Amino acid sequence: MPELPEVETVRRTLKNFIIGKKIFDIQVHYDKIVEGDSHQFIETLKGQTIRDIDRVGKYLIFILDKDAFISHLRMEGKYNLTDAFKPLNKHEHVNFIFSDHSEMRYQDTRKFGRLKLASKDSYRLDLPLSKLGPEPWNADVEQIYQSIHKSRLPIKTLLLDQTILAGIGNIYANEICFRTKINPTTPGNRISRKRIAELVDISSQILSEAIKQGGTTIHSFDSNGISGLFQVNLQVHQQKNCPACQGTIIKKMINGRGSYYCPHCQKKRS
DNA sequence: CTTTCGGCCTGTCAGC
DNA sequence: TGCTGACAGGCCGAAA
Repeated sequence: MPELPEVETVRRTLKNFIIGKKIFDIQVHYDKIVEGDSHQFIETLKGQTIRDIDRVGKYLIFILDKDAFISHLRMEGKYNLTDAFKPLNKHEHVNFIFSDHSEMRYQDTRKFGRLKLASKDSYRLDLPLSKLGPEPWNADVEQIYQSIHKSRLPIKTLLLDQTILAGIGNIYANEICFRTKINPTTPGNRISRKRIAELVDISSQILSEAIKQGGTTIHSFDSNGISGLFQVNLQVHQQKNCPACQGTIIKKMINGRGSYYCPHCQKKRS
């Protein structure tokens, strides 16, 4: 699934194609993708024109004339842009039909993603966006330190906590720990202010570099029009040898998520 | 309160 | 070859 840089790439790509398009109709083929009443979702949005697309953390927000809707891609959600002649594939669950006969289809193999109506005026203040922490480049280090230093959870798990910092997913959490040479299992309460400052800084750097490159692709993700453009430079995630010391990279489950690190370069001491 | 765990879904891959 | 179980970029809610 997309993490912040991939969602940002989708946002930018989508904007080029659908701003100004009017929703003629919406077909929902798998009800649970839409939170709340899908009929109401359809009727509310029908006839409105897409004016903008915003992003907060890993959420996309489509802004229309009067309303907005939030989209979370979770693990495998993506948007396909197509014309009406192309038959629906089995994983395209929600089809936005525009008045110019082009279509934007929400595809999601695992059906984890969600669409939800939102208030155009207050979506940032409403759930679920209201509980997100800052994105790394907006973060106040002292505040992040306060959240992290009172927890005994592994730092890698804390990096995945969207209420502390928004936008980091499993891949980037691994990469951030590697770049800061922090062992991902280190409890939050054993990390100094200085190290937290480094973590926040490296997080900003890695995410913004990835945005520049157009996101990271591992297997199923591609955003229309620019698929295949990206070359990933993952240093530890799903890697075999450490690029720094050539030692073997360890894979270990940390709170249920696959975690990769170099035991030599990422010592417990920090 | 904090933390862990199972559920949500389908596909793929390793191992038997 | 076919089957089974583990795992995959995430999040939520129930239970501990």
